[in-house]
Amino acid sequence: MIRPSKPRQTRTAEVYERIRADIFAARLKPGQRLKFPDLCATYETSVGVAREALVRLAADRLVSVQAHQGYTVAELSIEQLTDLTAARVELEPLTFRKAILEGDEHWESGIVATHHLLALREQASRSSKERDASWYAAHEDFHAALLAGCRSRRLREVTQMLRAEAELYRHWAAPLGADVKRDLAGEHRALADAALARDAELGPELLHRHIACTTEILARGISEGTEVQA
Amino acid sequence: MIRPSKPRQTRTAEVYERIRADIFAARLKPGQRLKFPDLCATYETSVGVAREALVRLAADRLVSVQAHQGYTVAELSIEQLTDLTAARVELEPLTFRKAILEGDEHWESGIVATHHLLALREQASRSSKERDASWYAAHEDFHAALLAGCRSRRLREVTQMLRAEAELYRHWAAPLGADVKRDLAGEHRALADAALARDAELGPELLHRHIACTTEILARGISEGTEVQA
DNA sequence: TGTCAAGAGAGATTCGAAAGTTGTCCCGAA
DNA sequence: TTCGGGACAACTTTCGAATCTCTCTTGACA
Repeated sequence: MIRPSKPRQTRTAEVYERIRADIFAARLKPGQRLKFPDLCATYETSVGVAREALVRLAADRLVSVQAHQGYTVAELSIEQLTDLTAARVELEPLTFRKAILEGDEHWESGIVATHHLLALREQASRSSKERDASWYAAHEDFHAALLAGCRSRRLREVTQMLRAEAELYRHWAAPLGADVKRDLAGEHRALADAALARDAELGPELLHRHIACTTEILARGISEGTEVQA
Repeated sequence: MIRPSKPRQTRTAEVYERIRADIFAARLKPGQRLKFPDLCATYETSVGVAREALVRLAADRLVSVQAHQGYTVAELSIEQLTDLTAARVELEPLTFRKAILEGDEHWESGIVATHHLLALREQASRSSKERDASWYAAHEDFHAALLAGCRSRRLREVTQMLRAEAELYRHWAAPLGADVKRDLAGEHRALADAALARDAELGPELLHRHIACTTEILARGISEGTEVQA
């Protein structure tokens, strides 16, 4: 081992991951311009690499691009959230339903495991304002585990891609939204129970409501607190 | 107007379009390696531009990439086709159903128009072996028109993305598949009729069968004629 | 005062070569 | 003959400067 660097992945992949993480962690704000001089300085890389990373992020719809005018972090808007939700309330329950029908024991164990972790995080943070990075991670892992049983890789990927996009809204709107009396922990438990009980009717239905309800709260949060911009 | 070139879009976009077209037109074959020296010569561009185009195509899953080993045109396999179909038979009827419920008059007129063109092409080419580029274009336009009524942009885009991927299989397997006695023109007419009749039950059901049937024929074609490789 | 054109500056895009990585082929030893 | 090591060659990845486009400002003219 003469080489101290990791030749496994490329520099582009690393920068892609870092920018992506920075977007989710709100270190890069919605609508913010991503100028190459800045990016190169921040991530210690060259224009070409930064460019390629942004192209990939644009494919994920996490950044938007306009020819000759550069890249910006994706804007948040109620229209976009509504459109995104319209797609998710159809797709995600559908994928979940297939997971319930097709999932194996390994899938079940994944649900049990991730739900356990999520439950712990939920006890730690009573209100949405107390949620930290570990809660978000556990939440995503749990939802990913629910869908993991679906055999069609593409269906999973497409569904996950839309989830990731929605994640942005969750991060930005959660601290704003009025904390309605919602039993989020209960909803998650119900989802896990339905999955383990292989209830292909109830599970998707619960997930549909779960998504729609979350969206409604987020939308309210966004329209109330438009001071999202820094 | 001093400039003879078109500064509207970037060179990357142009190369992306050309490579994409070449893949669909079978000038680039499944599994074929895409080496930068060759690409630069063929498309008269630099490495950076070619690279960026390939990154975008990889996001579309039209080419696959492995770090430090370059890019290749997406491989065709029955497993992939099966997975793709599993996703499409769920997604496409779903989007179609929403289109039927939400589509306006403009949507209807698009269906009538594209179906007319497709019908003309179908008269011209009796068997699948006679289909030319214009048939494929008309076929895609018609199916796109069916889905265009769905209000959720994302649902449309995701569905279209999977369609585009499946398109590759259609191009490669169609000349191979035994031409079973299938009334393709009739199926298309039935789809158009169901859409115009706003039958939200029949339409999606027909589309489901349409996709499943096509896949079955394609799969047979691929497994029979494995001499696809040049 | 309002409109329009030219110029300057900021920044996006493109290029071609340098640097790094992978796979291959050849040679020697067991 | 087979296996392991090492150098070569081809290619991918990365870089930073050169080129080009857009936007904003300035100033002239109606």
